[in-house]
Amino acid sequence: MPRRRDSTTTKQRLLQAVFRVSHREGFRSADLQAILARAGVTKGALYHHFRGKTDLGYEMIDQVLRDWILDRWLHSVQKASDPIDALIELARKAEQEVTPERLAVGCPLNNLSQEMSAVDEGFRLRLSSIYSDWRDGLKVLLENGQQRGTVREDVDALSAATFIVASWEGSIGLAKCERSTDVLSACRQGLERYLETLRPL
Amino acid sequence: MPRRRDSTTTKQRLLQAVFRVSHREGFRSADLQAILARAGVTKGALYHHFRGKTDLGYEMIDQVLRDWILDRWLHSVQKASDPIDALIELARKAEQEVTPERLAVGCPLNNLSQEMSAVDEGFRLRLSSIYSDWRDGLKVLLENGQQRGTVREDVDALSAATFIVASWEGSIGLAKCERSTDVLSACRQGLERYLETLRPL
DNA sequence: TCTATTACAAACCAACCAGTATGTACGTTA
DNA sequence: TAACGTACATACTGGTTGGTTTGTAATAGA
Repeated sequence: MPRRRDSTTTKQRLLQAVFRVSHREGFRSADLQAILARAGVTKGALYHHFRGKTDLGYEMIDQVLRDWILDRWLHSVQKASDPIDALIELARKAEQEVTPERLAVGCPLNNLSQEMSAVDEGFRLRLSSIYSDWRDGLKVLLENGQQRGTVREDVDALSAATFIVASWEGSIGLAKCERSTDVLSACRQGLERYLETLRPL
Repeated sequence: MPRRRDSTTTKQRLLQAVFRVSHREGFRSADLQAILARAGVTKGALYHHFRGKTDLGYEMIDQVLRDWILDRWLHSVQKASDPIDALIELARKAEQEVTPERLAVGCPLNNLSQEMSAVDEGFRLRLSSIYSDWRDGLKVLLENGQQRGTVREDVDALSAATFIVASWEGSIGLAKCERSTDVLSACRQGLERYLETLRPL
């Protein structure tokens, strides 16, 4: 039975709100008023639980964005026996499920990185940590494939993982600006072509 | 002989200033005071030549950013007989010439796209136009290669060009956040691996 | 049940910032 | 050289925004 005042859910509401608003508007342009309205709480509640807007952003990255990314783009393929098949399948599903809305707002990790990483070291370190874990997870995935014979032995797993992440994010970013599913499709095909080069002969 | 008051150079100074400041800070966070200080002019001069900050941003894209991108990443390879060799060479040079400073600020086109394209249609259209011209230029380059036999006949030139642009920007963006030349190097290797698949057998 | 502490609510504030209004010096032209 | 238009310079303003302060209701512990 939820209490009328529950600090846990209040914090969660605020974290979800700052995630959604800054996904659209960017973090610095995300108005506190809009975040509070979305969360359905007042400024007093925010400053009770967080030091300020920046602190709210930090915790959002660690507690919301991180899972949003890794659940979507890593955990869903992490137990696949053939990494290449799994990644191709993931990319196809992602392309099919994209809506005009999602296309226009892009990837929250990429958005935040481009906006904040040159301007606030706290943001950069937290975002970089997500990228690192993502890349590292893909690296392990590819290494498992190498052991099982589904990935070529002579490829550097971390290097390949890095390129996959980079081109993935670049694709979403380009499709966002061009607002075109054709661009997204072309990029997915390009990624597939690359992934095929990682298969054993 | 430069006149003491030269509207042309004043406009150019303002356009260069907003380009540089917003390259670091982002456009919306770029303080007009900082732009004016960098340009060495006052607010009166700005509002004499431009309707406002947004208008200044628009003209900057069309008159500064466009050339900055296309000169760097398209025109320098446009007359190559072997597009694949040329692109590989370009990527290697770009990697060698990168400084910590440049790494940290990233690509001005990518930065602006991620920041503005979901929030201001005027920006999005202008930025999208640059991407289109870039992609289209690479498409023509690849088609020329196909005619000369340096690029496979069965690849879709526009699709390949799109993936090249996307992964290029994604690489710079990822390296920016991770602040790592190793990431940049890994991405360049990945792009080379992809480009090699475009060669005839 | 009394009390202390947590969890908010709401009014307030100071700083910032794009944009404007007004004033002035320069330069061109007749 | 007089006069008029262009090219600025400077002081000001209105709105927005992150942050603070003060007050109050709910909850937990003794």
